[in-house]
Amino acid sequence: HYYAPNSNNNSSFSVPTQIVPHAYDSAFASLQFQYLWPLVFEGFPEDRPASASKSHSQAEKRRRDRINAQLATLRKLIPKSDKMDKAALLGSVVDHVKDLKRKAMDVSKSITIPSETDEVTII
Amino acid sequence: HYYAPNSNNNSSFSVPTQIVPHAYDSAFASLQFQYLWPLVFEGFPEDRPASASKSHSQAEKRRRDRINAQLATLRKLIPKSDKMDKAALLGSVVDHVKDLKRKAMDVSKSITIPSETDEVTII
DNA sequence: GAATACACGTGAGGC
DNA sequence: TGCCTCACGTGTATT
Repeated sequence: HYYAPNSNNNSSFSVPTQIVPHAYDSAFASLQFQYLWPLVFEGFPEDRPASASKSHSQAEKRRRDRINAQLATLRKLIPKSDKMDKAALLGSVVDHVKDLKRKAMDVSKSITIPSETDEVTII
Repeated sequence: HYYAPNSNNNSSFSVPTQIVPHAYDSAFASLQFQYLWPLVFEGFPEDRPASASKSHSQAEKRRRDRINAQLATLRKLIPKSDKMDKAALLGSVVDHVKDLKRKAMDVSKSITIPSETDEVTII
């Protein structure tokens, strides 16, 4: 007497997706868990075979959000990285890290080991 | 007369997973598509409802691999980033980009605009 | 044994 | 149209 134990097909109604193109996914997922699950399983607390599966998917969403948050802050640090996909963004990040690492090497060299151009000739 | 159109349950045999801890996933996936699909659908080319789904999952795997390849090269660039999960690694990358961007700012300043410490006092 | 992290296949939106 | 990218839920290994 519980509903659809291990099925994915609890996603069988429509949501206005055109309005908020990609925020739709998370909004729908939250809506799904907050409102649908308690209603479906109300009164049968011990008959929830996928109750662990609920927190599992929630934990997985938190993981995805942590990763995507870091990707978002990286997008702000890397110029022209808007409308790049994730792989291209990370490729740009690799280039910038390499480039900035090289520049950091230069500055530490010019500070710790003075070059010949730092000498002064007095006529 | 085709087998299991849209089911995930073509993963019902065991593979020695203990030996190669995490490379198991991709190895199994390749094995699944290269050998199982052609056998199951042999002789029924027009009766493959999930034939597009095969290339879909393959394309998705290529996408994941591209992202993970960039993450791997980032791991080599960031010190002590082994044993970090993806989110922590990206967090470290954010810090390094910020820090290196600051250092790059310093070097360009010290080159283009000489500071007072570059002056020479002759007694 | 619950929490955590990863790879996977799938549905859906945008060219 | 078909392909690409993304978010999602799930299976599974690790701890």
